[in-house]
Amino acid sequence: MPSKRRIEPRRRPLQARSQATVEAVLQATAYILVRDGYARLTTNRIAERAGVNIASLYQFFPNKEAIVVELERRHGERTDAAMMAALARPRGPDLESTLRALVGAYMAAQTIDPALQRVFAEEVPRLRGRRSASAGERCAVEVTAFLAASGVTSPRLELAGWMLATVCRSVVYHGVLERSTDACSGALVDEMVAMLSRWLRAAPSASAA
Amino acid sequence: MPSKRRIEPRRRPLQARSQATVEAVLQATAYILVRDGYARLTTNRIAERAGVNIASLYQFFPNKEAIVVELERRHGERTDAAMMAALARPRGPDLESTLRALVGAYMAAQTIDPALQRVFAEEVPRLRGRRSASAGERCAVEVTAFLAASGVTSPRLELAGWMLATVCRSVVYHGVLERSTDACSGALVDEMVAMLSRWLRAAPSASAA
DNA sequence: TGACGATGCAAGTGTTTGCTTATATTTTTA
DNA sequence: TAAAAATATAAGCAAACACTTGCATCGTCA
Repeated sequence: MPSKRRIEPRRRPLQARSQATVEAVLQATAYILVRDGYARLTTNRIAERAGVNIASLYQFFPNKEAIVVELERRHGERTDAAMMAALARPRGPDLESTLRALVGAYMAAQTIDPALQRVFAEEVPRLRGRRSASAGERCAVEVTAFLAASGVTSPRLELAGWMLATVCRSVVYHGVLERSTDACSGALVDEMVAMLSRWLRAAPSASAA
Repeated sequence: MPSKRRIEPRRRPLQARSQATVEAVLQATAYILVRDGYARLTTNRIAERAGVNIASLYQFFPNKEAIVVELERRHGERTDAAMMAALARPRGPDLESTLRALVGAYMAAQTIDPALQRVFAEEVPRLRGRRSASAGERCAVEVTAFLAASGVTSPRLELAGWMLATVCRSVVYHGVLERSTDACSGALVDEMVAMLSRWLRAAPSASAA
């Protein structure tokens, strides 16, 4: 039963020919995932769409799962880079500027390929256990540290940090897919920053009432 | 190819015997979904786990999809009822009480069967197009109306309403699964209410800066 | 009680799918 | 340039899968 063990390629593409094959396979996989969903993704269809023979595909990927894992890895690389770039831009030292940079970073990452992102988030079963900590989670930790350093203290600071990351990720994710107008116009980011800064301005956890 | 068309049972369970069969099938489906995930859900395994013959299963469900749809329908009924009950409890007329009731309603719904809820949200492919509008979305609309009636006005009121619903759903959903301690202690609800009420207290959309 | 519809079941069927084998062709290397 | 390594491909295998057939048994009601 445990036939799906390895993820490493059984052969590394050395020549340009085989590199083109690998690229074609990954591109075809993304195409089918976005258009038809994970349930309709088969290795035979991938090979057909990519214009390569099914056996060639299995020269470079040990099994179907490995193809999706590699595609997800590359997608993660791109979104991480987008987040880092957005966070690296110069900005003011105040809370609101920091929050705007944070939300903007999530937005930049989410805007790269929303359709593919949606497939990974909603359809593709969890592969290889949980996914590695993404840039989003890492920078939420950073922002929590920033909050603490800003004099914002609370017994629930850690919970507030988790909520901050969750709200950013969820709202931006759904916003790009369901409220594209607001996402493009900047209204979504503005409203997010307004909400988060009002929440965190005083202290993140004076609690209710 | 379009073999998966009907959802209605091909025969209605009339005797107690067959009703027990249907219940066993649904219960087994939930069990397998939670334990092994949608990818490992097969009709043969359902029948085996339910202790009924595979042909008996197909007497009352036209196909595999119909079983999952029915299970999801029942789960939706339960969560909707939990939300409605939570919202029907008497409460103060102010914004914070309203928000607390709203967040509490999402929490009540999410607490019913978080594991099954997670499977439906993350693993089960979208069945029969989009899901019917849940109680969550309906009551977010209500709350938006409440905001408007409370004198809170904004050109972005509709966006704020969408954000309100999205934040509630996402944070409660992930919170129950990943922060069960905070969810049980009430800290999660408190922090949510603090965030939302500070955001909405003045006006939902003075925007940032 | 007996006839008939409702239900249960053993044993399949045809198809899809992930993946392999055996062989041919191209590119690199010595 | 010839051997060796890398890459491509046609054809197909075994397993898993959703679903069916044909018949036996049970429950109900005349």
